[in-house]
Amino acid sequence: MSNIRIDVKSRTPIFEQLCAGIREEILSGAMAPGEALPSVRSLACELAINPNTIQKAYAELERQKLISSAPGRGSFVSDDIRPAMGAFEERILEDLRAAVHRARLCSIEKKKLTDLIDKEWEGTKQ
Amino acid sequence: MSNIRIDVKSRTPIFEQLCAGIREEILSGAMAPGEALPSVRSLACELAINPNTIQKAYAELERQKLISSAPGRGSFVSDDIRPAMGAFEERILEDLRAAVHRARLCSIEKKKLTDLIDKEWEGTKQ
DNA sequence: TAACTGTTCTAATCGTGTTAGTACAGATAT
DNA sequence: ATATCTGTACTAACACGATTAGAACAGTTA
Repeated sequence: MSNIRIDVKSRTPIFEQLCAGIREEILSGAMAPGEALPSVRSLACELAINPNTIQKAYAELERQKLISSAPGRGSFVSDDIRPAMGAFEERILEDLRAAVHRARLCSIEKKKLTDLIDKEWEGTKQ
Repeated sequence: MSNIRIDVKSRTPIFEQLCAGIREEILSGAMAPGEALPSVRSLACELAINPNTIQKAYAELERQKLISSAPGRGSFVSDDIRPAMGAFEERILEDLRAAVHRARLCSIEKKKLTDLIDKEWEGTKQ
């Protein structure tokens, strides 16, 4: 959980970096369903970021049904993250759409795209 | 050239939308190498945007070697756009990398990725 | 009760994209 | 030469959103 890297100088807002980082932890299984997230205040202290920014990220993750929060209890990874998974696959489709669109502009062959995926896939095998 | 759509309410800056639009015109061949771009002032008038914003976009495109500008003469599509092409292919690779990375998080099969590319490719055939 | 939790709110600050206006220098047609 | 176009540079002001700061409220738990 605490291996999330925040770049305060980045153009992407801190709360979005937080969302992406935590989302990755959850989807990758590094955080199990039901597991407790650090409290808003403690994570804010750990990352040297304002609690409001953490709160904003948590609220967004809750909207995406990746976590659930309750006053007094804390925030926890959702028991069922499949709905969030589905939305995430949509993001992947958008990535591929963008790549195909750009490839058409450069008149790149389709085979080159699938070859690149092959190569990237092998290169990231654990 | 003038079929570039600018969304002033978008989160992405206007000058980036301009860059993307003009880049697309050039890479797709809609604008030929050597062809003149509209002047900073005329395009600003046509799109109802401040000339400084157009200038910022042109400066960025020149940095990417997609166009070249000279005071008094105007701005023109570069004679040789292959260097810019190369950089653009890098962007495609990044898109695919992101997709592969996200797919791994969801434990999506590689075949599903290539299938999606197949489908998207067919769907965008002119 | 005390100490934790999330949540909400306002005000101030800061960065950056955008606008507005002006000015300068090079090119070109008249 | 003059007029008019071109790109370029600069400052000041404005707008918007992200972030911070601080306070307050409500629910949970030991």
